[in-house]
Amino acid sequence: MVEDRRLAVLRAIVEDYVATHEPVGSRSLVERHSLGVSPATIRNDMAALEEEGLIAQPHTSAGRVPTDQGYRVFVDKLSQVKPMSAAERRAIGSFLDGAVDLDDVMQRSVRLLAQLTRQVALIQYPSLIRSHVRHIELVSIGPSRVLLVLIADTGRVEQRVVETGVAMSDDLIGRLRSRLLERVTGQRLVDVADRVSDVAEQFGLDERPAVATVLASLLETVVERHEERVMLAGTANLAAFGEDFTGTVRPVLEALEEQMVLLRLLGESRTTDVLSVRIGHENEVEGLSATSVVTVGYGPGDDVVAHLGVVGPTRMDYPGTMGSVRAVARYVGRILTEQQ
Amino acid sequence: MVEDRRLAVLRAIVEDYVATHEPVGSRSLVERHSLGVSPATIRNDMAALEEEGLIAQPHTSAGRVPTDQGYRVFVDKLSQVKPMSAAERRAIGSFLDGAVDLDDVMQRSVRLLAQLTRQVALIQYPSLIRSHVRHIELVSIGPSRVLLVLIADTGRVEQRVVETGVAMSDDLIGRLRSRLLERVTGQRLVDVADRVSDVAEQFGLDERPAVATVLASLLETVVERHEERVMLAGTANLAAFGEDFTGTVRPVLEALEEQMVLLRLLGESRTTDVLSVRIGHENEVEGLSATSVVTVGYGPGDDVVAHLGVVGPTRMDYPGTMGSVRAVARYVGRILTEQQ
DNA sequence: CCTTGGCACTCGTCGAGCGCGAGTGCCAAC
DNA sequence: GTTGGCACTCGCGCTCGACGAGTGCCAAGG
Repeated sequence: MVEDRRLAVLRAIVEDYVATHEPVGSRSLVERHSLGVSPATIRNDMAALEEEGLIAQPHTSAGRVPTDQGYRVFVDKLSQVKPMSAAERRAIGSFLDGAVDLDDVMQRSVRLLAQLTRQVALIQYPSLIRSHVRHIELVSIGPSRVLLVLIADTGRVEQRVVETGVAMSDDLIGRLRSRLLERVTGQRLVDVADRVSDVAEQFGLDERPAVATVLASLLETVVERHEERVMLAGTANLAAFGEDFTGTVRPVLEALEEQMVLLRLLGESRTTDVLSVRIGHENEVEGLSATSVVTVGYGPGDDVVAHLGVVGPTRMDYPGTMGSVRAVARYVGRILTEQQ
Repeated sequence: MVEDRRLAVLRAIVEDYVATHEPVGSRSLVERHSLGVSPATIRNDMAALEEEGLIAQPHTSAGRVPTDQGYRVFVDKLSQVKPMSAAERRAIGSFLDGAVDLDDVMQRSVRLLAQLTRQVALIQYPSLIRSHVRHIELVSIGPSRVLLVLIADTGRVEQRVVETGVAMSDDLIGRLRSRLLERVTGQRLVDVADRVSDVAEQFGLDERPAVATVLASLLETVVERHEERVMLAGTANLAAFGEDFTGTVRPVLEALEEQMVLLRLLGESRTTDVLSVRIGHENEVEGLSATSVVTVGYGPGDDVVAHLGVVGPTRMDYPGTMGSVRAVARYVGRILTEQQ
């Protein structure tokens, strides 16, 4: 089929361009790939592909370069995720198994991913909102100051100092503590608000203001900005593609400094193992229109508690990158399962 | 004095070069500064300055550029820290006063500093080792798991889950907790090791293994890698000097990804308000030989509990940068004082 | 209808050659 | 110690032309 060969040509163009970073011409294409036809035929195909908007020429009489759409077709129809070799998987495992706590797991994972892909890696901390309460603790640390500690089943620990305004007796703190424990232990964080909504009523009128303050802080801890944390690694790898999109590095760095942007990048998927690939302009984030973002959800079992991924140039090795992202996500998910 | 004029020439060269980023010649020098002598005289002075190694020419028949040594002399003898204007100080104050907790203070400060200087800013979290214990807490969160929480007077909170191996009764935890509180509250972190060294002996033989495990974890928390945290902002500003030292951005980014390197950069000074300026090759860190690092200690009152600073190109505005660094350090110190 | 070899054409890259001008060093005069 | 003059250096930017990779089109062949 003619149509089939055209797609084969597109695949060859993407592969060559990713490998060489140079526009690829019809001659070199037939030389490097066994397409079984002459350069002239390829040229016709190329003209058709250009017509369809899948490839473009930087300038007349130069080879062709894939467009964002071209990469899109490549990723969707022409490539498959490249699985890691056994050796690579062993390396990942042994590297991540040494982690001692959640911070350590996150840090090691994101660095590993940056190293594997030679791109900028992102990892989101397990989202509080999607995990369960393992323990909650109230500690008096002053006359009208209480330390609120929340431990999630993902190992994440959040703390917060609450200024209660009025003094709370140790007895009151103790009673509030056991009441909270009884109400929320094992519950999903997202349900905490409902579970504690009537707790204040169960205390004496004089105690309610202080109790309410603590509860408000608890809900804030669950919901607020602290809820989402993102860790970054491999920004040095940006320098490598500086040659390619000179002057574009700055907006990328700027975008990467904004937590909110990073969170948007990491996406919203609820299913593990389904990779999301956003290519070039598909990316809504300003300043990242020359980059592609590959992300995936991770978590214990099939639950998605957070996301991780990489940001790289649109001309990246998609199969390899996707393989690395998926492999790391699976390992992190496994570690979270074990810790549970 | 001839010697005086030479230094004036050096100052003028540094100022012009910092402003224009172009080698400065004798003619433009007399035009832009009122030195009261002719270009020829300046040329003689320049020859002398070059002899001394304070300036250099990129190539024959180009203007002069300050050397690292030249900047050194400029910083030491020819410039003074530029104080912030009243408006700037107000802006700093209002920007930092909105912070709700230590993380917030750190994040706001480092971003502010990056913005003020248009360089890469660093801030070290208040060092545990130099602060005092406000409170310590033990919380049972499972049969043989204890959560250890340490609150420093700087507002910093460290937590750690301890696997005790054997079960600890609530009673035992309570006794250990009060014993620890009594021993270390208000003490300097650095003295904690001494203060708790004999605590284990005060428990029954059967309780000692668990107690020892908890104590070991406590000491580890005080001493270990978690002790030092550094936050970074403004890496996007690196792109701006990419034009100047192309190809040098990568090693800089690499250096900035290493916590250990950052800590070394931030230095060891024990006195607040004394700015440290390391210029170009004075920097021992590999990859940062084209950058200058301006740091200062900060803390409540005159105590130094940590450091902050910036990394930028050697041709930076030293007086301005030093002013910004010092101003931010003072504000952060004040905030810490208030929180105490 | 698809494929192919041929061919004219486009256009970016590279290197050589050249003039300009900023800037220097030196020197003789003050 | 300072100054003006002057010859000299040398990087930068420009033009020009040769080169070559790559294209589009066309007519011939399967």
